[in-house]
Amino acid sequence: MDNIEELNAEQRIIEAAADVFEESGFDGARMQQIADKAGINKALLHYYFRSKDLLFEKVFLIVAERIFSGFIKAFEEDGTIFQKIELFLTKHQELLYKNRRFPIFFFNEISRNPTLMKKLVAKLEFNNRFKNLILQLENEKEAGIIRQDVDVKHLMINIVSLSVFPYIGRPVIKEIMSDFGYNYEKFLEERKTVVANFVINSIKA
Amino acid sequence: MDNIEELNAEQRIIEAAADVFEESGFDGARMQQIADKAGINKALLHYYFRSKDLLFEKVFLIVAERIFSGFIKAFEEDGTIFQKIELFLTKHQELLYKNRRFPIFFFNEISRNPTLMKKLVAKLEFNNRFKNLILQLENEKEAGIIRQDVDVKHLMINIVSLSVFPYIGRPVIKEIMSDFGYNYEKFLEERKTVVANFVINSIKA
DNA sequence: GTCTATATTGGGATAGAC
DNA sequence: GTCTATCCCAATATAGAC
Repeated sequence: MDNIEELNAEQRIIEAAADVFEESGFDGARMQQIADKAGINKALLHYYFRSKDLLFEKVFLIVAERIFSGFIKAFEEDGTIFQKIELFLTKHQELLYKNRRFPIFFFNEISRNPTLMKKLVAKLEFNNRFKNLILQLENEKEAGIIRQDVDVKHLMINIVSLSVFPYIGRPVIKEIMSDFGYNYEKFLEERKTVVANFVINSIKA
Repeated sequence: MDNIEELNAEQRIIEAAADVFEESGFDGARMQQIADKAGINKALLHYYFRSKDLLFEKVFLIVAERIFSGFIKAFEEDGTIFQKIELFLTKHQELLYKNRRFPIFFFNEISRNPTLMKKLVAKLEFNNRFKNLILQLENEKEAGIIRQDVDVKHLMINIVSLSVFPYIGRPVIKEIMSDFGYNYEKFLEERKTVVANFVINSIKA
C-alpha cells in the first residue's frame, strides 16, 4: 500500500502491521514500530485490536487471503493443463517477486500456530476451487496427453515447491550462488522459463 | 541427543539450546527454558556463552553443519548422476524425517540474519565439494545420457526444492490434504519414489 | 477516537556467595 | 563451576484526560 496517509486509522494500522510482521515475524515485531509506521500511537492499536495476538491474526488472514487468491485464479482460467501450469507459474512469480518476504513469513507463522491454516483454508475454499482442475487432469491422462503415472497431489506440490522455494531460501541460495560466482537475480529470471519446461518435460506422455 | 544427563554442562546446554531454538526460533526462545532443559540454571548459560546471541550463533552453526554434511556426502559417493540423485533424495528424506522442524527454522533464521549463511558456507566448503559433480554432469550431457538443455544450478535447486518444501510447508500441506481427504504421512511416504521419478523423467535425454 | 502517562510483567543479564 | 538473588530495561497493556 503506497499512499498510507490517505487511509483511516484502522486501515493504516493493518497495512503497517502487515509490513512489520512480515519483516520481523510475530515474536520479533514490536507494537511501537507498528504504531510509528501507521503514524499513530501505541494505545490506539489496543483500542482497535485489543492485543498483539488479535491484531496479528486479523492481519495475517487478510494478507494471506489477498496473496493466495491472486494465484489460485490462474487455475480457474480456460486452457490446457500445460497452459494452466505456465499461467500459474507466471502469476506466482509475479506475486512472489513483489512480496519477497511473504513466503518465509507465511510458512514460519503457520508452523508456530497451525490453526491459522485451518482458518485460512475455510476462508479460501480450496477444495471447491480445485475440483475442476483435478477432473481436467484425469481427462488429459485418459486422452494420452500426460503420463499415466502422474499423481495430481504430487504434481501440484511439485509445481509450488519449484516456484516458491527459491524465495524461501533466498539468502541461502544467494550466498551459495555467489560462492560459485553466479548471480542470484539472473538465476531467478532464468527460472521463469526453466521451471515450466522442467515440469512439462516430466509429465508429458 | 538422547542421554543428555551423561554430558558435561557445556554440551548439555548446546543440545538443550538446539531443541529450544529449533522449536521456537531465536525470538521466541527463552533462556529460562534452555536452562531448565539442560538441567542447570540461567546464570550458567551466561557463564559459558555470555549472551543469547552468542549462544544462538554457536548452536546454529553446529546444528546446521551436522545436518548439511549429512547429505552433501551423498553426492560424493561413486555412481551415475541418476544414482547420485536417488541416493541424495533417500539420504535427504531420512534426515528431514528425523529433523522435521529443522528446515523452517533454518530458512527463517537465515532470513533474519543472512550473515549466518556466509559463516556456514565458509565452514562447509560447498564450492570444493560440488566441483566434481558439476564436471560429471557436463560429461553425461556430452555422452547424451541427459538432455542438452539441463542447467546444473537449476537442477540442484529443483532437487532440493522438491525434497525440502513438503517439510517447510508441513502444516500447510497437511491442512490442505486433509481438506481433500488425503493423508499427509502417506503422501510423504509416496514422495520418496515420486520425486526421483519426476526429476529423472525431466532430465533424461 | 486519539493522546499522555503509567502500570505490570517478562526476560536477558550481572553480582556475589559458596 | 554452579548457585540464589537481584537488577534493569523493554514491551504489552491499561487508565484516564481531552
